[in-house]
Amino acid sequence: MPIQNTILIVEDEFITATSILELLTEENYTIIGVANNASKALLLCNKTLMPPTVVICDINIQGPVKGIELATQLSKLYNCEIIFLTAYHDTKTLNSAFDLGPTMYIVKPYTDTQLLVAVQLAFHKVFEKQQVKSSAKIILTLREKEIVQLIAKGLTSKEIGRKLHISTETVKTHRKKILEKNEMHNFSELIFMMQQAL
Amino acid sequence: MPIQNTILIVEDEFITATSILELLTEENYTIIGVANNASKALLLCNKTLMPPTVVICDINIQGPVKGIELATQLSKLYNCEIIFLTAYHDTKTLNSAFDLGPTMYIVKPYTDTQLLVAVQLAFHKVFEKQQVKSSAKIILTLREKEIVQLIAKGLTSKEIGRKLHISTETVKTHRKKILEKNEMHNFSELIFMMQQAL
DNA sequence: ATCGCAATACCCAAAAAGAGGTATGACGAT
DNA sequence: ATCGTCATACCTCTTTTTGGGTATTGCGAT
Repeated sequence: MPIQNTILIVEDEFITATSILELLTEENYTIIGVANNASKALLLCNKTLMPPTVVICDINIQGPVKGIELATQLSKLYNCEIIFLTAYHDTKTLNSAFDLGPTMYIVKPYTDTQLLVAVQLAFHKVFEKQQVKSSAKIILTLREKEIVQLIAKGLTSKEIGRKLHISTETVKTHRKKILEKNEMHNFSELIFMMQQAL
Repeated sequence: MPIQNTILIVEDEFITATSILELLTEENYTIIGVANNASKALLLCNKTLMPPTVVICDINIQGPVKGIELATQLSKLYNCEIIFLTAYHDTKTLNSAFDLGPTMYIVKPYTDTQLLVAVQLAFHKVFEKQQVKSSAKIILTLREKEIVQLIAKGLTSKEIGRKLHISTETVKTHRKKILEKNEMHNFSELIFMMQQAL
């Protein structure tokens, strides 16, 4: 799976969330969402199919599930890196977070540069991890994407041909190329892989 | 295909984008992304198999491809409804947008309620266009789940039979029952639907 | 004890997908 | 001007899937 420059922000202080959002959109990152509590964060990730690569997460968010618990869950679900935001040096909390493995912290107040460097580092980490697992990235042209979407709806080549006003044979050629260049055995696998994006 | 409450925001004014994002995440919509230009918007939609149902699009976005052109492309690619945001009444621009067919406008400044009503209306429109029934749950026995998982990995019935130490014919019987009871046409559709229903 | 269902297995036939080609026009980049 | 890619289209052939059956065993609930 290709790494996407996706970031999830979990922060219930609106002003902080806004400033992060502004900084990162300037820098050409894709913000998949801003959540102010854990359940919204999970919901967002679950619904987009575009999983977060980096999560910027306030440790002290409102709601029953706190930052560290949320991060644990997200780490299990996705191949992502967490950057914690914390208001002050709370040794106890920090220690419990270290149990997660190597983690990144930014203590408020922080500078834009500090955050950007942390984000870059986080992406770098995920990228390196990803290199290790030889992951298949699915490459499709626009037309191919269109055809895959119709296949995912259960249409046969004949039906797709009718729908797109092209020959069944052309659809079959597209199918062939799609599987061939992505080294997949069939479309069940391809569609599954496309949505995994682990 | 179930309609999903997915929204794409295309807006390069940061403050506007933020306020829309905040408003809509509060309202339990799934924001598939925030793009500040056309190519990012298309890229975003292209990368996920979860297409936007409603697009909120600023008419005057930066970059070579403007709002209306983007909307035209998105309309062709997806079954979606566009809500245009415009800073003032620009008759010329508005007319060219009307060529797209029935369109929705919101003129800035607008109230939260205005936007929410527009969004609700847009979803309603798409819903009526699609005449979609509520998404059926996919029901599988343990063994059937096991088989679907192997199908999703790209294995054929023969390979699955070997792996599970059962006859190919048995696998075929399972496949038949799975599609039959879930009223799916093939496994591409089933696997796609299973992951939509997460 | 019987009914329903899950899991197993087989038969037959048609439809579709997959795997190997070849080919051509259009379009963009070098 | 040529090269590469995309989208189009057709051919043959094999494998797989899909759809229609029937049937047995075992297990849990009524």
